[in-house]
Amino acid sequence: MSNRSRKDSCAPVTVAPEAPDHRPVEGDEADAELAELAKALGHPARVQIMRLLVRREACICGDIVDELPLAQSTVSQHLKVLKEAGLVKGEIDGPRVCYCVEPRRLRRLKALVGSL
Amino acid sequence: MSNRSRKDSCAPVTVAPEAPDHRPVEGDEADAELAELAKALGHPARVQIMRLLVRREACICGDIVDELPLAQSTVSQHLKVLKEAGLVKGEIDGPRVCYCVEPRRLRRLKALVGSL
DNA sequence: TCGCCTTATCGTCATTCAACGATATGATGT
DNA sequence: ACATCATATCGTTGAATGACGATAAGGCGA
Repeated sequence: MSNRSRKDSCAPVTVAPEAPDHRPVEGDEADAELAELAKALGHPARVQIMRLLVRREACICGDIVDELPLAQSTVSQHLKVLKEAGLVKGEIDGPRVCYCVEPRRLRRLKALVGSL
Repeated sequence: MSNRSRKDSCAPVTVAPEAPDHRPVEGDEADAELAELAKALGHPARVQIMRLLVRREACICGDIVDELPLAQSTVSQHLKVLKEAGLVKGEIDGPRVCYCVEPRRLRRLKALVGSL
């Protein structure tokens, strides 16, 4: 029950191998997936958030709000978009929420972009 | 002056080395650039167009319209978006227009996504 | 020159997006 | 139980997007 929670749960420091993605990188399905992911990244604020989460090994939570020149509600909206795209995951950690990158999904994005 | 133009001008079959991009893949500038590129890709039709152009070694023009279930004007709009993002280039080839991928820019996109 | 073919642009409409402040929700510590 | 802090959601507004048909623009061949 330590109060310095945050971390532990999220953002594995030593990344597990995680089974490789066998889904195709071409075809209508893949096109739609790439479009969805790209759209989620298609805003500077969301790119910044992704970088923030990638940079800090541990997943920060609302510190994101402090880093961006946007209202808290706006940041929350952007986080929602990223979450819905599966690029980010939020774990409730006491009174706050700890966000971290979903490495699987990020790899998928890279694979799809790489297939172009 | 052969009439089977299309190709020749566009889409070099043997890709020139092209000087590598020295611009940073991080920072506000890069974030904005990634967001811009991602946004351009953020629609299934545009992903399809990109694939089409990548797949065919030569750059096709209005055949794109035939490949997509969209009105000609809509496809033209999507091409405009891709063109404005620099992902695609259009060369006038007689009465038609030959589109092809801008490899430099596509590489840039890959580099930016890869930096995440 | 005239008409044809190809592509871009215009005008319109419905939808989505981005931003904000205000407010609800939910967990903590007192 | 309460006040508090952190986050999500709501409601609104203006701007951007996506789609289409109609129309303009530009080059070619007859």
